[in-house]
Amino acid sequence: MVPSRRIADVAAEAGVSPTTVSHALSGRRPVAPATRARILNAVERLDYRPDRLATSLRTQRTQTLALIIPDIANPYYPASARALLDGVNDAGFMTLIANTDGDPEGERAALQEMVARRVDGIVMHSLATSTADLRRIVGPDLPVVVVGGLSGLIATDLVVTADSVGLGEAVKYLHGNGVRDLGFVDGPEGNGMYRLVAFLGAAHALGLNVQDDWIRHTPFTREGGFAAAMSLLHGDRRPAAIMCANDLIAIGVMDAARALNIRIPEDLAVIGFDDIETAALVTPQLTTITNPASLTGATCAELLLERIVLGADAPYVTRVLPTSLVLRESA
Amino acid sequence: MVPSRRIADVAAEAGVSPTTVSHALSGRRPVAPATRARILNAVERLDYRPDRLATSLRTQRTQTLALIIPDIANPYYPASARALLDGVNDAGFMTLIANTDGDPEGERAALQEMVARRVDGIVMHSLATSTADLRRIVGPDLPVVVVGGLSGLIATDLVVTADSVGLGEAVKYLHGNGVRDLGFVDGPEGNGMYRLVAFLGAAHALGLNVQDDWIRHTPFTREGGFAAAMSLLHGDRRPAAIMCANDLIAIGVMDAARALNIRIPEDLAVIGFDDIETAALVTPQLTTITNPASLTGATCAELLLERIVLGADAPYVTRVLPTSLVLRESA
DNA sequence: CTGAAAGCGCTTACAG
DNA sequence: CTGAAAGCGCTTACAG
Repeated sequence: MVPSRRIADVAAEAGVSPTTVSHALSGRRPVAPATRARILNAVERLDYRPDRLATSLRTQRTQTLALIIPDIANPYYPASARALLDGVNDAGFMTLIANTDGDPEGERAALQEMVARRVDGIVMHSLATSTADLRRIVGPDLPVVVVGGLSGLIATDLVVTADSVGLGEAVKYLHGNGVRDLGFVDGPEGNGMYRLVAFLGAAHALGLNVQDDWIRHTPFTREGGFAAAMSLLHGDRRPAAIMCANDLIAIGVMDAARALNIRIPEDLAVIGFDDIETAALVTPQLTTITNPASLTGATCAELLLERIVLGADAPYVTRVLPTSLVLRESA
Repeated sequence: MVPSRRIADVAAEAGVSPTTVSHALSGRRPVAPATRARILNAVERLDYRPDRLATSLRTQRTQTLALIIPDIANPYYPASARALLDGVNDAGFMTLIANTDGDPEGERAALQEMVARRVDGIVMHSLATSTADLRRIVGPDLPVVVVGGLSGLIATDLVVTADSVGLGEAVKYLHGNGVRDLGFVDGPEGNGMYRLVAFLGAAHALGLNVQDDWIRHTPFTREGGFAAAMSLLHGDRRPAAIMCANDLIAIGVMDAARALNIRIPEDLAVIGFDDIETAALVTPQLTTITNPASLTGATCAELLLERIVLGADAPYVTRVLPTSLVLRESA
């Protein structure tokens, strides 16, 4: 089989200059209909497809985006990723995905690599990098949408979920059920802790009792939730309800309760966060707070495409997405 | 802030030629220690990072891979994707992800786009493209690993799961439980149907009864499984067990059984395929067949990296991955 | 041990 | 309506 064709081959075949082939294909300059037809014909015959690498180097646009997330295997992210990919697909963008495991070094490395690859924009689910550090790495002009981060000055477009709304609803609901003693299993230390802070605010406002050792930090996994709850629930006094920074942790907490013969929700109420598909499928079904994954991805796509058009000088945009309590069986 | 630096800036700053900077950074030619130190220093001072686009155009290698899958939001794929990304990360590869929804046109478009972007290799979970068509699109030399496809002549490296082994175990297990009437809810028509075929072979070998209208095709989703089962189970005679082409479908089948007040497993046994995380969390817990997602991704990474080193002339490799029955509560 | 020059495959001022 | 030439930012023969 033939090697892949260059624009010069097409030009020769059609008896015109590369310049004219380029214009015929891009439509950026009028080309005589007859010439145009000859060119299209040659393109067809040679099965020519422009080398996007060369185009990118010349135009300084790669039509490539970066999605930097902690872990694609965490069920929250695929839904968000899918919506992002769909949202930018029509505009001709493809997306490079990097996993960081929420590690600051991993986030930094991913950002640097994406910059070196000259992506046109970045969506980052940031856990450990401040926007100041981020801008130091990527420079002032690269379009960036940060999801969920709020540390430091705003220097990017932002998509945040109103976690405190759903969390507040949940705390109020528990309070209404007579719960007074409340624990929280958060993600790993240094992950922003917005959910913990929002939880504490709501609990404090209602005068609820949150003992220091009822607050735990653990990886965002089922195993993490299990381990945290095993140790939390072994204390001499234990809370009547545990809220969790995500559903995976909450499912692990329920595992622990089962292992300790603690009934849910009678002896212990458990509330998650995210409302992943699994939440409705576990037993007891998990009461949780919706985190609109798909909407988040779609909103990122929108913001990024707008920013690419608008340029770096337009004011930063923040979009706040709703969360709310979904009552099921675990609380 | 300063614009991003070029190799010429570093050369000027260090008082050498771009040639020497390039060699100092790549190590492909010895550079005098003192010169080298000056260069590294200049790189540091200017925060220089080579433009990978230019490097790629020159070297004709992008250090970029393509992952083409039906749907990243389908819970089977993220685990596989993660293992792939991890497997190639150390070798300096990043990965572009494209979703096709199993659509032939989508698969074709994704392949073409990846070729135009000059990826160094492709992993494709193919449902609708023959390897002949695939080679026609990508050419004979591009490293490609196909997962799960076996249609037509082999013209790529292949990762297949031994579906028939797990499926055979499952059929034998049901047979041993006295089941004689058996149905199968497959994925959409034209998706290869390997699982259906393997199922039919095993059922036939044991003399089991599989009525034509107990075989259904439906999207690989919970909703698909629900719809298929609602219609299947409304027939005047229904099977004692339904096996499914994936867990999502099986969960939908269980939804339908619940909706129709059919007890699982007493009145209807249900067996899935994949063993996604959710399978162990639903009620009743889903008996299913493991599909080693992570191992698949890791194997793809291995094969692709090897192929990139070996070149197109080395013989194609096929790796067969194990599957097996996981007994839980639904059968 | 180091450098000048060509070239990867495009696009886009500039010119006619 | 069309083309010759420069240049995007690198790497790599070739030469000394």
